[in-house]
Amino acid sequence: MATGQLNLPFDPIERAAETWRARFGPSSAMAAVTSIMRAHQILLAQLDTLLKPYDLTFARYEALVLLTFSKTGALPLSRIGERLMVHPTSVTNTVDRLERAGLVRRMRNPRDGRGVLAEITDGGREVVDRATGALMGADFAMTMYGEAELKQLFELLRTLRVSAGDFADRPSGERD
Amino acid sequence: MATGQLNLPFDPIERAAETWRARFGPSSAMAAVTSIMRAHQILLAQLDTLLKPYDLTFARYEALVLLTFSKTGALPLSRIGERLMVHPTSVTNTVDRLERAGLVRRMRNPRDGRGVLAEITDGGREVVDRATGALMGADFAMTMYGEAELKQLFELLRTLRVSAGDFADRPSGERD
DNA sequence: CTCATGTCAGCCTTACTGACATGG
DNA sequence: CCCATGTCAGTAGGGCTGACATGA
Repeated sequence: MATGQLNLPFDPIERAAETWRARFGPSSAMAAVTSIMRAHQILLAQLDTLLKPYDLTFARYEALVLLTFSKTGALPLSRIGERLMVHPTSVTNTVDRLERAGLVRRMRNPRDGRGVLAEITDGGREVVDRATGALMGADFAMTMYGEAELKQLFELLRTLRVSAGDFADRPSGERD
Repeated sequence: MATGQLNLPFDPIERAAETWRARFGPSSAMAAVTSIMRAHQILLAQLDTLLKPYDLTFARYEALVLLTFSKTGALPLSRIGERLMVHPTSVTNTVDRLERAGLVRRMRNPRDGRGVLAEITDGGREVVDRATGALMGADFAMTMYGEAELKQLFELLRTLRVSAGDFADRPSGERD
């Protein structure tokens, strides 16, 4: 991985933020955004490496897990896109690849002739179990964090997701 | 943007985490990772929308800003890749596009015949100034956060970047 | 000679637009 | 009829590998 292990003698984002502040003004937002971008890049690379032995990407893994979470092991593609927050054409693509790998199969939706169901196969269940073991063994590449920090990260980013309109926030009285 | 404004009646990541915990066990790491993935997706879409009028992507904008930060407005491609933490071939690609748009120009490195410098043009400086204005006006799509939260986010993600080997952490006595 | 720099071809993945067929 | 679902073609982006030419 070429973008890994840079070992610079300084934090490139911190340095950029310092220059930014001197030149343009407040830089906290810029530093936070850039950090999220880099964190994403790091995590995606590590997760995809963990999943490579199973011929899965993180996106395909997520779709597979979602199917195991449903009662019948099958969901309409529209619902998969909604839950995973991805574009319809991306769902088609993801399911195509999972189907070619024999991990899911397409079925007509008996309750809606327009719809297509993706159903996880026995092979798919087996692969997702092993892949989950690998990810959990590596703590999702988040071993450097304690439980409190993980929760803090989730809560902080939840604010962003709510603002983007991902879901309707419940009044705090209704949470937990 | 199809992945925006889902307006689900619940938090899809929270729901996945609950199911996950019941099925597999601890899910904080999974929830945090998924949140980072989604945050990245949201921010990238919003930033690219903000930058579209200038025919820039966030990656190209970052490269351009980096050049304005250097004394002479020029940097070796190797250095750009290092600071932006991107693959050499990605730097070639980014500079290609910026050059085609007339925002930078390639020059031989007078101090190293192997090297190539990317130098920002006057047009490039003008575009980056306007783009920066647009981004700052939108607070880098982070308007939902206060200063303290932005700093908290940066510090939390710094831990991840240090663990990934991005840079050598300084002892806390040397910081600030 | 080895090593560093950068480019190229080619590949994979995500995401999007627009058009389309099918069915509610 | 209008709308929803899904597919397809085509486009653009980033990122990667492997091979290569050039020069320190």
